[in-house]
Amino acid sequence: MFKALSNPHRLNIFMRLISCCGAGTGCGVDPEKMKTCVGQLGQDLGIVPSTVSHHIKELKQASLIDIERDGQKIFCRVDPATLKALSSFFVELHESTENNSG
Amino acid sequence: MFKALSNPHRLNIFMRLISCCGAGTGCGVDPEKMKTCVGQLGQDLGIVPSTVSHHIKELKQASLIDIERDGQKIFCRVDPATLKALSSFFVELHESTENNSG
DNA sequence: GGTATATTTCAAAAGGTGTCGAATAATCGA
DNA sequence: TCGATTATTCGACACCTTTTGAAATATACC
Repeated sequence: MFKALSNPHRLNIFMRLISCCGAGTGCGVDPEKMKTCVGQLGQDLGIVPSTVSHHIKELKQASLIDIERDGQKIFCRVDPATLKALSSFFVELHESTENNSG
Repeated sequence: MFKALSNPHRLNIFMRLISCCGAGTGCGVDPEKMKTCVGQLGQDLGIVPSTVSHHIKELKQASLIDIERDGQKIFCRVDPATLKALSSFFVELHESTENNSG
């Protein structure tokens, strides 16, 4: 997961997916604002579709996002379970050190 | 930060520092258990000191750890502020998606 | 079936990363 | 000061990543 988030473009994609649609909710939630996903992400980031596709695959392999086809387009969404796991992971790490210091 | 944690050895070092000593507390907290830090880490991980040194530097540059010399040895410790920031980051991300989904 | 749109796969170039060994620096004890 | 211990810097090499364009695949519409 950290490896997947270590790339600026991928982190950008991840953050964008979080702000444009809730976890577990497809990116097409608001068709007016964000119609495409892979294609639109590429335009926003200034990289060609093949590169976006590669990054999407990496994020998917890390379970950070899910993808789903709807017609010609591929819609991406944040994987809520993974985000929750990441949150818990750092919260527990933080709490475990709070107990020791001081 | 994610880049720093994306390497298995560095993540290992980070986790080890968290479990062997609290955030903000030097690794020498329990001298019986963990006397050295850079050297011992290298033995545990099966990599030579120069490689450990390289990883330590990366973690330090990412503000994930602090280092401090005590005599011949370099003691490492988790940076509590950064850990807290990471924790908050994911908690907020998680909460922001909770509001939208469902 | 044919064409247009959206995305993926593939091969290749460019640059970055992880690793080590040898050399160097810092510290301690005698 | 000398030698031992500990850690860092440097140079080199192998491997991995990022990126792209071209070709291939999937879908929609006619």
